[in-house]
Amino acid sequence: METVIKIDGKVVDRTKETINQDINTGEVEVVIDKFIILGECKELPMPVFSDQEYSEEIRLKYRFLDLRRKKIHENIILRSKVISFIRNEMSKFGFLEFQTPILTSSSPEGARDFLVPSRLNPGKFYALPQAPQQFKQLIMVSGFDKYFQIAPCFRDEDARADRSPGEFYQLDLEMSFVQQEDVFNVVEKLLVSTFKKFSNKELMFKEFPKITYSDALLKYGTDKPDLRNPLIINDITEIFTREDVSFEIFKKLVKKGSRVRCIVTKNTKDKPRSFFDNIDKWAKDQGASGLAYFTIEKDKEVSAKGPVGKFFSKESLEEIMKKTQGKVGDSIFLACSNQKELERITSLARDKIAKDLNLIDENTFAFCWVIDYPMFEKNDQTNKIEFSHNPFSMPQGEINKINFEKPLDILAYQYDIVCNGIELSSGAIRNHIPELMYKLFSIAGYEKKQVDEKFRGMINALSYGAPPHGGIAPGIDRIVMLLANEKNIREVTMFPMNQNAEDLMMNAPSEVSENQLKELSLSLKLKK
RNA sequence: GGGGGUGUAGCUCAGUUGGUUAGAGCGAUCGCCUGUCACGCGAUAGGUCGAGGGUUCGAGUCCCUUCACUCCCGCCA
Repeated sequence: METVIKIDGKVVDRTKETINQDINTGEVEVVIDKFIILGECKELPMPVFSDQEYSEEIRLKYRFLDLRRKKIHENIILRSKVISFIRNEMSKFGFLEFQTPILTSSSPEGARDFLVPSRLNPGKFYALPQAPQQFKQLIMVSGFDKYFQIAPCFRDEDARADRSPGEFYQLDLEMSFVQQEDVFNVVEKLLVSTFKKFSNKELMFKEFPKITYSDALLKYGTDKPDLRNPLIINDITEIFTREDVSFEIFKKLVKKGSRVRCIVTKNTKDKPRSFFDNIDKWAKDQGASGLAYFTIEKDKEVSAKGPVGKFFSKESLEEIMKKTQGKVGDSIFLACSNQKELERITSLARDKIAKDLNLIDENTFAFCWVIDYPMFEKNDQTNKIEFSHNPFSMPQGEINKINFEKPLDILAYQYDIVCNGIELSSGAIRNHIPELMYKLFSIAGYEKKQVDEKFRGMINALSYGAPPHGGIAPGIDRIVMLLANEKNIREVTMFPMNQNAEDLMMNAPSEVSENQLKELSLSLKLKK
């Protein structure tokens, strides 16, 4: 019954027998004089009072009914409160909130743009901002030294469970005359107070640990490590160059340039054979050649038990134990491959093994900073040097001492914040020196002329006395997702689109009339 | 663009080895009951088994194609 009615009557106490403690209004009742129907309800396509799961299709089509349901209703209220709180905190920190244009120019790099045709300028298009990146830098140049905005961002890329198609919100912020640490201080304070206020879960670290990008890839196999997971990856390639190790398959691969990395699990010598074999089988399902394993035991002297245990001498085992902090009773899972593939499989294995051993405390938030991203990276397919993140980031080191001959060694003041393995945001100290920018762009293969064409507004602004500045942009949707303990971003979004970027309720996107197209000087040329 | 999962009544689902007329709970409608609050009781309606094709004496079930939703890879500086 979802019909809306208006009742005239007297509220009276219930008789003692009819008091119901289970409901809020259980001690009173209304004696009805008259009632009228204000809004009639047809047969419901889905029940409103129920904890049952329903298909996304029906939920999205009737979102206004879905939103009446308790769980998601509360999620949306939480979202509102979190945003108010953040606004308030940012103001307290001395930041000013500014709006930036929604109709702007298409950016040449990064994600696909949403385009909006211009009626007054036939053949030309606006783009919806992927982020207010250039505007916030211009705000700094304009002399407002602390800016923030709960900013809508638009990217025409495919969806994921934690990534809305089309649009999402960032807490966009930027500060002048700052170094990386200053940005960290603001964001850490904000996140700690927000997460303490809106969640009962523990924060694993009061001060967020800082992990370098290269360390993260080695120890966790990814640049968004879940630090709730205590497992750590070690590189033990050198062990396989020893004479007293006879694991020939790995030794051959190592000779050809492969590396060996391993994960140590504590005190798992009594786990059944099936535990180990399942993980090996799982790794094969993931497209790896499997995970070799052995368990470290000790009778009179240290030895390795398991299918490949016999290949390791006592001395080599002691060396492995030293390198990995492994102890007697622990087990070791080994993978051998090229670096990229190793990072992929050890990262997945770290999650899988921790899950199987139940090592992850679901009641904690583990934040960390990932810092020292490389400025450039080599594209495997084209072999060309490209910007690895934001081309506007400031390279590290004294400017006249940077070795531009070895671009892959240049680090940037570029950082990410990660919580429980989810990337919340990335940010950077920006490059505010035009000459340096031209130099960096030239390494990535752009001539001065091209840079001027694409970023004229930006470069021009930086030529009239720009303060050093930097910032970051934490994802609002993902923060609320973590606080609401949801795995899907639609659970914290009021009117989300489906995976194909369609709004099933409003029927968007939709076709438009010939007249509208004509006014915009557009004609359609559909595939097939 | 690629891979996996799901698709049976308005909703959530069951449906055996391919075998008679496809079932249940909730919801809806009608009636009964009236101190109920997820009321109770009785009855009724409700199905292109996602769609199309094939195999078979016979297909919800097997095969092929396709569509929708979803998860993942690519993509997201």
